[in-house]
This record gives sequence, C-alpha cells and structure tokens, in this order.
Amino acid sequence: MKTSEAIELLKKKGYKTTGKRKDILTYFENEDGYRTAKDLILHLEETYEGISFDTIYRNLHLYHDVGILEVTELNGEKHFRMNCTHHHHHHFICKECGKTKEIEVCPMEEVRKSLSNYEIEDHKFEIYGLCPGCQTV
Amino acid sequence: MKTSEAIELLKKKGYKTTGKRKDILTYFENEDGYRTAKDLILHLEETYEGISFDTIYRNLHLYHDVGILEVTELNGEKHFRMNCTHHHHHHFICKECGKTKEIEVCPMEEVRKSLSNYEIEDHKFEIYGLCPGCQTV
DNA sequence: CCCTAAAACCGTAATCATTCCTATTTACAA
DNA sequence: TTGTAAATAGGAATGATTACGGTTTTAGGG
Repeated sequence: MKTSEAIELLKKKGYKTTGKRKDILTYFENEDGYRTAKDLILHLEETYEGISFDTIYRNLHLYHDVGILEVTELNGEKHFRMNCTHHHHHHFICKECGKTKEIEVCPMEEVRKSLSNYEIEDHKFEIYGLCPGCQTV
Repeated sequence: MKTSEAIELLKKKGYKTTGKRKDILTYFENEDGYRTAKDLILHLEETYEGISFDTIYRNLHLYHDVGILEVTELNGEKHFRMNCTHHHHHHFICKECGKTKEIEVCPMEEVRKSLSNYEIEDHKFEIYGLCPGCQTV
C-alpha cells in the first residue's frame, strides 16, 4: 500500500490527518520490511522531539486495525510492515534486517479440507533466515 | 514426546532430575496443547508453594533447547507444548483452549525452490481459529 | 476566517511477561 | 557420607506495551 492510498483510506474512515501520521506512513513505505515500535520512535524523534509512546502505539494499532499495516511477533516484540494489498501471499523474513520477500505458495486450500469441523479465522506462514545481503559467508 | 522419554534425554545430557522437572513434563504431556508460563506456574503452585518464576522459565527454556518443548508466540506471550517427534508437521491452534490438531501439509519443498539465494533457518505455519469443542454456535 | 467538539497528543505512571541476581538448597557421583 | 556443581527461592530489574489526566491540534460548520 502506498502512503497516499493510506491517507485517503484514513480520511474516508473519518480519522484526522496529522504530520506525524503522514510521517509514519512514509517511514513504512520506505522501509519495505518489518519494523518495531522502537525503530519507528527512533526515526520520528529526529523530527518530533518528545513524541510519546502513546502516539506511536495508538497509530500502529490504528493502522493495523484499518488494514494499512501487517503485524507479526518475533522475539517478544511486535513487528510491522506495510500491508501488501495486491494479492494473498506470505513472506520470507530476514532475521537480520527485517526485509521481506514474497512467497506465492499458500497451502490453505488444501488445509481447509482437513479441518472441516474447525472454524478457521486466520493463518500464518512465515519463513525465517538470512537474505542474500545479510549472509556473512 | 513422552515424559519418560524426556527424562531419559535430560539424564543423558547430564541434567539433574527433580520433582519439579518431572511434574512440568507430566503437565505438558497431559495438556496436549499450547500452554503459557502462567498456566504452568498456576498448576505447580498447587504442589510447590512459593515456586519461583526463575524455575519456570529456566526449565521451559531448557526443555525448548533440548527439543522437549515447542514454542510459539501468541498475543505477546510465549506458548509451549510437548514436541511432536514422530514426523514433521504443523498445527491448527485453538484460540480458546490452546489445543492443537496436526496438519500434514507443508509447502517448504516448493518454497525452497523460490528462495535459492536465501539462507533458510526456520519456518512457521500455523492455523488459528476455534476447535469444534470451543465453537459457541 | 473563527469557533467548537472531537481527535490527537504529551508526559508519565502502571502493567505484564520475562530475565537477572545472590544466597541457599539439593541431586548425585565419588 | 560428602563435596560440588546444578537447581531453586525470593525478589529486584528490564523491556515492551498500555493506561490515563491534562493539553493541544484538527476538521468542518457557521
């Protein structure tokens, strides 16, 4: 998702536009990978001295709720990235830099068959390791 | 994995056997699903008044390190279950009771092909929802 | 352009899971 | 039985996240 697209979505839902909100979106658009609240606050502090945890987490949750951000939990810390809206897919996630690569494979079709009595709400398929750039051969 | 099997494994690796350690294993063997440190400490406090967090976490980590327990992170909390040693598979996890159901499908074979330059260390494939027993129709 | 209510925000305290630290106790091999 | 390294208790420390009262900013109608 693009920043402009996200801002439109927020407006349509009646949320107010602020400088911080725009900057958070721009940050994630540029980062292209999973980032933590800590990463984000460090970035925003350059521009907004004294920015509050509350602002960071409130907006991360808001963005996640409206579908702008995806979230995953690694090492006891939540990681966020821009939502990929084009089609359903999963990710390889680099343990070092947090960058992701799309994985087209999704076996849910097959899985559903073997879970006929179960109410499936969600699923997670993630591959972890080192991306080419982070391998210290 | 069975409790007896796990105790053998620990002995072989030179770890001491204590009542608490045995009880932790028995607990997980009986529970058959993902459980948190909190769940475990509540159970052990019935028998061992004043048991320490340290003991709980130290043993959970030990068991995970030697392969007795599997771990996954849900809602900011680590969840543990007995390791399934018989063959590679994944789990449906009930959001309500933590019980699991084995899923045979694993698409990693296919995935590896599309990640030739990547160093794959691990992967997670989990399905979340409500098991038949927890659905409030 | 101005005003007002609602939304955002700050500063900080509280919470929750987890880890760390030191003194004491225990398992078990010799 | 005993020596010693491992295990434990009790509690403090840490780190991420949430909560909250008071203040500022935004959106939008007049």
